[in-house]
Amino acid sequence: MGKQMTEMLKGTLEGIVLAILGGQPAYGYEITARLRDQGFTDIAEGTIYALLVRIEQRGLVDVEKVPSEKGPPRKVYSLNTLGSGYLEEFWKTWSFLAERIEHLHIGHPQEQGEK
Amino acid sequence: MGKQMTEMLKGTLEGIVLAILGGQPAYGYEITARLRDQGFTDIAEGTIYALLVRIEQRGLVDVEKVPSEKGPPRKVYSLNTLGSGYLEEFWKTWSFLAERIEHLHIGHPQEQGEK
DNA sequence: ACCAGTACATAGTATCGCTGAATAGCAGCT
DNA sequence: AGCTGCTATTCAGCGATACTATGTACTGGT
Repeated sequence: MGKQMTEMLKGTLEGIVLAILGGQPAYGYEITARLRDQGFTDIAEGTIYALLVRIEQRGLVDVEKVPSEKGPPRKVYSLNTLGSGYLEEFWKTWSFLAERIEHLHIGHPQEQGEK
Repeated sequence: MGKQMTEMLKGTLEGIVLAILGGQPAYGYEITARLRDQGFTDIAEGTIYALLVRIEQRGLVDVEKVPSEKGPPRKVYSLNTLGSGYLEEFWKTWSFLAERIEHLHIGHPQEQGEK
């Protein structure tokens, strides 16, 4: 992708990760891999780990260290009550924004240019 | 709104403004007012003006100074060819992201279940 | 003269995601 | 034992964006 995606991910990537953790606990490497599978091929590992540190410091997740058979111990993150509330607000914010943007999209379909 | 919205607007606000300009030319103050009408009550004027300066410097818009009866001359921005292409890419990026996020939303609404 | 409304501009701050590298454990191969 | 590759986490420095707060400039009403 490119710069547009990078900027657009600001604020939403956090929600995406929280939503994934809302489904089931996971650790950083796993989350990165899952995102890649879903098409986010350009998201750097470092980005996810930094994000996980942030949401941990804000108390949105609980952490448990689990030994791995193939490397250093995994830090397994799970969404706690505070995180669930935050995720709920994320969905509200997202819905608000998405609704208005879709409205703009339908309002003036930009299908006139050719590439 | 709050901090979530602030972060989420990064990257999307530019697309929103370009989409508005794609509908018809407009000037900064007007754009700000229209955004407020649409529910974006917390978007500061300074944010819009700074954004307009950026997209002008990138050559995405053409500018025309039009005298106003009630204040300093208006800077009317209109989307040019380059800007249209950029807007088109914005919609692609947005669609990609929105699709995946909606999938996450539908994927695990409130319950966590096994697949 | 004062103030509200219109209209634009900007310096300073905080946050976020990316780049690039370092650190560390384990397995298989030579 | 050393090398390579995969797993797994961490961190410093950078670029881009939106917000805060303020300032400038013009018009009309009181």
